[in-house]
Formats: sequence, C-alpha cells, structure tokens
Amino acid sequence: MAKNKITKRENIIKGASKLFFEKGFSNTSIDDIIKVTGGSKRDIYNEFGNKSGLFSVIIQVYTDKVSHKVKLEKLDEDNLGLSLKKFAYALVESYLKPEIIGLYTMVYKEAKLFPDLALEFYEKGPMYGTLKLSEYLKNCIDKGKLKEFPNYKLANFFISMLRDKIHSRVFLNTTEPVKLKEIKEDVDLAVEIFLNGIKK
Amino acid sequence: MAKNKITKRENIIKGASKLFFEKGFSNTSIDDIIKVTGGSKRDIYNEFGNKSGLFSVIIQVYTDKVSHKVKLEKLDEDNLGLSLKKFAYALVESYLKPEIIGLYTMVYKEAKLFPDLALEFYEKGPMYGTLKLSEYLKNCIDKGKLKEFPNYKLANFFISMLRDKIHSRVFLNTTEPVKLKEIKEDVDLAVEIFLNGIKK
DNA sequence: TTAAAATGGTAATTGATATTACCATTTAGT
DNA sequence: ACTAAATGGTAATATCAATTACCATTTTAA
Repeated sequence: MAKNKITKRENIIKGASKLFFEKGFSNTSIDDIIKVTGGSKRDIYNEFGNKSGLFSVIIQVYTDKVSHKVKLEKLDEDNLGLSLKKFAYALVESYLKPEIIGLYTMVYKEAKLFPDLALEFYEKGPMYGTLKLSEYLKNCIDKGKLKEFPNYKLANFFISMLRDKIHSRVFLNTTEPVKLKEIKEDVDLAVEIFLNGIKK
Repeated sequence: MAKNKITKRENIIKGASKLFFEKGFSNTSIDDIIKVTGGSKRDIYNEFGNKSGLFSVIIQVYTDKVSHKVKLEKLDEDNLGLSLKKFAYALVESYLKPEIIGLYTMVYKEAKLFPDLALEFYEKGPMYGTLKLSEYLKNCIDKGKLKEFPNYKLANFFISMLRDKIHSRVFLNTTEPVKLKEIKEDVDLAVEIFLNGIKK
C-alpha cells in the first residue's frame, strides 16, 4: 500500500514532467496531466496540494538528478587541453538532453513565480558545474600553468562559450536540429581559444 | 485627425510595452493596459485586432529600434584591443537597458507562440551585432593579425562571454542589481582572454 | 441646429481551467 | 457476506481574462 502510493506519486511526476517539459507549466492543465497519467485530479491534489506544489516537486527532483549525474571526471592538471575537452563534451552533452533543456526552459520561464526554486536550480545546476571547473583552473594556476586570472570568472567565460549557442536555439525555438558534428567543432574551437587565452 | 489617431496608437504601444516588459505578455491583461493608457478596450481592438496583434507590433517596433540604435563605431583594425573593448562596452550597455532586457525576456518566453517574431528579433538583433563583429574580425584575419579561425564562430564566442552572465541574472530573476564596475571588469577580462586566444 | 456617424466606456458573453463537491464503486476487516 | 472506510471519476463552482455587444455621448457635416 505504501509501495503503491509511491508508485502513484512517481507516476504523476513522470507524466507531468514530460508535459511540463514539452509545453511549459502554464500551458499544461491538470486535465492534460491526468489524461496521461490516468487516475483522477484528486490524486494530484492529495499528493501535491495543488498545481504549483506539483511543479515545485518536479523542479526539485530534476534539479537533484542533474546535480548528481554530473559526476565530472577527474580532471588532470598535466593535460589541460584534453581535460577541458572532456569537461566540455560532458557539459554540452547534458545541455542537449531533452530533460535538461526542459528544466532550463521551465525554470527560466517561471522564475518570477518561483524565485526560490530558480535559486536552488541555479546553485545545484549551473553554479555547481562552474565551481567544479573553477577549482580545477585554480589548481592549474597554482601549478603555474595558467595566468593568474580570477578563476571563477574564467570558468564562467568558458561555460558561456559552450552554453550560449545551444540555449539561444532553445529559447528562440529554432526548429533545425542540433548537429552533433557542429557542436563538436564548436567545443574544440572554444577549448583552443580559451586555452590560448589563459595559458602562460 | 490622422495625427490624433497616430498619437493614440503610439500611446497604446508605449503603455502596453512598458507593462509587457515588466510583467510579460501572458500576465498583462487588456484591462491592465487601458488602466495605464486611458481610453477603452475598443481602441486596442480597433488598432491591433487583438492582444496578439498588439504584441507583434510592439516586438517589431522595439526590434527595429534596437537594430537602428546599435550603430557600431567604426572599428579600427590597427588597434584590436581598444576596438574590441569599445564594441563590448557598447554591447553590454545595451544589454543592460530595461527595454532591451524586457524585449529579450518577452521574446524568449513567447517564442513558441510567435516563432516568426522570434526569428525576426534574432536576425535584426543578436545576429546583426554578431555579423558586424565577424566582419571586423575577418578584416583582421585578412590583414594577418589574427589566426585563421572561422570568423562568425569567433564573434559568437566573444559575444557569449559578454552576454551570458547578464542574461542568466535576468532569466533567473536575480534581484541583486548589476554593478557597473563588475561588468566593466568582466568586459576587460573577456577582451584580454579572447584576444590572447586568437591573435597571431 | 440637427441628424447621421463615429467613439468611448461599461456591461455581457465566452472559454478556459484550477479547485472543490459529491456520488458510485471498490476495498478491507470482521 | 456485510458494513464502514477509502478511492476514483465526474460534475459543479469559481475565477479570470479575452472578446464582443450595446448604449450614451460626442463629433461631424449640411
């Protein structure tokens, strides 16, 4: 019974998040959700209080998923170029995942309504990755391999180079599919320029 | 009389855009608009057909304003660092203007509903600036001052470094005000890294 | 000045959707 | 098998906002 309840809850989360990711929070109605999950509205209100409650739970669940998944490989200070590429590929790959795209889109759109969630998302998601990278860069700086620039700013610049194009396409709703080959080229070029720009 | 009509139209555009910029399209009602502009709903429907029509007109008006305003200074191939800084300051300054922030926010949020507008905005706005910069970079490359990287990609990288942080704050609805000093530091650093990264 | 036309504002109408109420049905325990 | 409790689905309610209708008022033209 307890088990059954969990299943139902998870079922709603799964179905609702799919819809939220596709159509956004405002454009998904409770009816839409139960049409997908089965069951009745009562289930949603019993489990989550209301629509906003469901949204909060979903954001938190996926934010946590993200922050746990991005287990960044150990980065090697003796092979800067390769390490940055590995990091960049992993990051870009995650940016291209539908659920990550959905998460970003939703959080950005609803940030005004749910400022706390937006902050939490930011800290566990983008900020987490940036911190990881900036730690690595700090080590490299300490070892005398890189110029002594503020490491967090550096990390931000690099990630911006990787993220911005993908996100522009996402938010401007460009239909053309993202070509992996192009992305890979971009990553390689970004790494080269960035590394040229900061190495001693 | 014709004059009067134009004034009324412009009055609605002005009042409505202010509201749209602040609260977004969906969260602004027709009643909100006439409360600000005076007049009656009829005026809006007569002039613009419906709410979407008003939105379209506003996006186009402001998109045009943007593309006309960004008269980029003539960039000097013999002084790369300074030219890039000038360009970057001008760009960042425009990113910080409330109406530009409002425009980006609205377009991004409603891109699904108005794909044509989103495209037009992109072409007249972000893409226009990127093209300008990439032309300049091409000239520098041709003069042998920069490495032979694909110039449009280069321009995108540089602009991403400048834009991403500001936009993250905007979309995540961070309340802390943007400090000009910090922005200026960021720009200077971005220019230095970017230039180091691509110069011969 | 006066009748026709335009205009402006308020009051319906409509449609969508979140939330709640209610009734039928199923389930659980004895 | 039988009663009480839980559950599920459908139907009501309530709200909000876009769009439209209508009527009073003002403007225009002769």
